[in-house]
Amino acid sequence: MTSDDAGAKSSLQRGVAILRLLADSNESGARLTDIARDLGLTPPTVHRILKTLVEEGMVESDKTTKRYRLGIDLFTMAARAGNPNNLRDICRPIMLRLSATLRDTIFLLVRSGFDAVCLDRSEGPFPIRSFTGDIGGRVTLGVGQGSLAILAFLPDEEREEVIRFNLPRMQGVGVLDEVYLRTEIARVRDLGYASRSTGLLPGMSGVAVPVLDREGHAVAALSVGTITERLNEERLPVVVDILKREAAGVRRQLNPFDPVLRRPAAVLGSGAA
Amino acid sequence: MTSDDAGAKSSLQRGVAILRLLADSNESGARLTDIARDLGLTPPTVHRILKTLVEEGMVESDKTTKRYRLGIDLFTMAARAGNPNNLRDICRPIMLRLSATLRDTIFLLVRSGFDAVCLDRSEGPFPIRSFTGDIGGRVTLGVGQGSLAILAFLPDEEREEVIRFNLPRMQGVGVLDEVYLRTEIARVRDLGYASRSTGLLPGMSGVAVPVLDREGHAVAALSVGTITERLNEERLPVVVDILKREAAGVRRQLNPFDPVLRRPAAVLGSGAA
DNA sequence: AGAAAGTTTCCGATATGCGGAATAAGTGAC
DNA sequence: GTCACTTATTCCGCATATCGGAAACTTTCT
Repeated sequence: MTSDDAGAKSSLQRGVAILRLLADSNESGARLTDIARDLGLTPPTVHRILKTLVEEGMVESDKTTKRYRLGIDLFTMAARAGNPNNLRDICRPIMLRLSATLRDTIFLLVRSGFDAVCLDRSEGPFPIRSFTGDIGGRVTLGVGQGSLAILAFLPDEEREEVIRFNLPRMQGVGVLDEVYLRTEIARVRDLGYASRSTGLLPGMSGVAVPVLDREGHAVAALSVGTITERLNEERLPVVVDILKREAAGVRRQLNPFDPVLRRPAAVLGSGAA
Repeated sequence: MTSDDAGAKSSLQRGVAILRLLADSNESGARLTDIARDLGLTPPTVHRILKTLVEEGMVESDKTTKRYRLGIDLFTMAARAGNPNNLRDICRPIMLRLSATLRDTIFLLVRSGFDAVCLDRSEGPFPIRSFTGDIGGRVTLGVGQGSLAILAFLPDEEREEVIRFNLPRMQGVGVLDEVYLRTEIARVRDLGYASRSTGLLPGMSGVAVPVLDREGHAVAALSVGTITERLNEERLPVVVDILKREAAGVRRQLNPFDPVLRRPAAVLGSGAA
C-alpha cells in the first residue's frame, strides 16, 4: 500500500510526496506523525517541509486539530493546470451547448499516463454515475466509453503499451480478456465512436468520440453519459453525429498553426488583481 | 511586475515559485529561459528543478516546443484540495439540486486571504459570465454578490482588515468608495443576502447567501448567477428563500460535533482504480 | 550555412537540508 | 487534579544535495 518507493531524496521530491499524501487523505487532513510514518521520514523533516509548504500557501494547517491539508492556493493553482492547448477553454462552450441540447451530462477526458482524467463535465438534468466521477477523477485507460475512445485512437505503439500495462488493472470492470478488449478497440476505430449499452454501471450508458490531433491521434474524448433508455437505436446515431461534428470543430481549433488562436477571449482580468 | 521578491532559498520554495509561474502562463506553457529570468535564477538551476517536477508528474514538458506547463497530476490533486471540512462534498448535491430546480448556475465560494475563491460551480442552461469565472478562480473579496456575502459576515476585525486592504483593489469594479461599500455590507447583513441588479457585467445579475459557522461567521457563500431578467421582483424572494434554506442545511452538516458526520456518503470507490 | 539563442550536462564549493536529541505542547488515564 | 504518554516543535553539528559557472549540444532565426 504505502508505496515506499526507494529513495525520495531532494526536499522537493519530499515536498511533492507530502502533497500527494495530503491529497489522498483530505477528509479531515493528515497529522504530522502519520505523514512521517507513511513516507518513512522523521518528524522534524516533515515538520520543516510542511512549514515551508504552509508558508508558500500550498498547505493549510488547522491549528486546533493539528491537521494538515492541501491549501486553497494549491487549489487555485492546480485548477489552471489541465488545460493543454487551451483544450478545456475551447471545449467549455461546446460542452455547455451539448448538455443543453442533448439534456445529458457531457464529459471531457484526456489521457494521463495509463489513465484517463476527467478534465471537465457539464451536468445534464439526469443524475448519472460515471467511472471518472467528478472533475479531476481518474479511470484506467480503456474502461468506459470516453476512456476507450482515447485508447482506440492512440498511436499504435502507445496503444500497445497501454494495453499491456492496463490489462491486469481491468479485472472485474467489464473487460473480460485481451481478445474482447482488442475487438472493442477495433470496433471503435472502425465506427469512430465508442458506445456500450451494456453499461457496467446499472442503467447507465454512454457514447464517446475521440478528439484527434493533426496526425489523427486522440488527444481527448468528448463523452455523453446518460441512462440507458436515452441511447436507443433512434437516438444514438443522432447523438454520435452531433458529437462527431463538435469533435471535428475542436480539432480545427486545436490547430496551433493559426497565430490568432493565441488569445482566445481574454474575459476580464485573469487575476493579478 | 516580476516580483523579484528577495530570497527564495530552498529548492522547495523555488519549485513552488516555478509552479506559480507556470500557473500564470499556461496558455501554451513557459520556456526554461523565461522562467529563469523571471525568477532570477540561472538556467541550470531551473532546469534541474523542472526535471524533478516533471519526474514527479507535477509539470509536463512538450518536448517539441520545449515548453513547460502544469501537469495533469496537479490537476487531479486540485480536485482533492479545496475541500475544507468537506464543504465541497457537502455542497455538491445541493448545488446540483439548485441548478436543476432554479435552472441557473450555482457557485460555491470560500474566502482565501483577501480573495474569494470559486470552489465549485454547477452550470445551468443559461450561459453566464461571472467574476470568479471557473472553478479555482479568484476575485477580490467584496466584489460580486457571493464575495460580498462572505465579507459581510466575517468577524468584525477581520472584515475591517479586509476592507482596509481591499478598498484600493476595488477601483473600477463598481465599488465607488468606502461609504458605498459599508452601506452595501450593512444592507447585506441586514437582509441576510447579497443581491445587485445593477450587475457590473452587463445583463448579468446574481444573488448570494452566506454559509455560516457556529459563531455566525461566514465560511462560504452559495451564489446564483443569472441573467438580470431572471431575478425580478417576483422571482428574487423565492430564490433567496431557497438559498437560505440550503445554506442553513449546509451549516448544520458542517457542525463537527456530530461524530456520524465523519463519513458522509462514500459513493463508489473514491479512486485507487 | 552561419550565427544566435536556448537547453542540457558536468563538476567543485558550499550552503542547505537532515535527523538525533531535547523541549514543549497536547491528550488521555486514573 | 496529577501523572504518563503521545505528538509537535526547536536546536544544532554533520553530511549531502543543491547551486551556478563553464562548456557541449540542440534548435531557431537570418
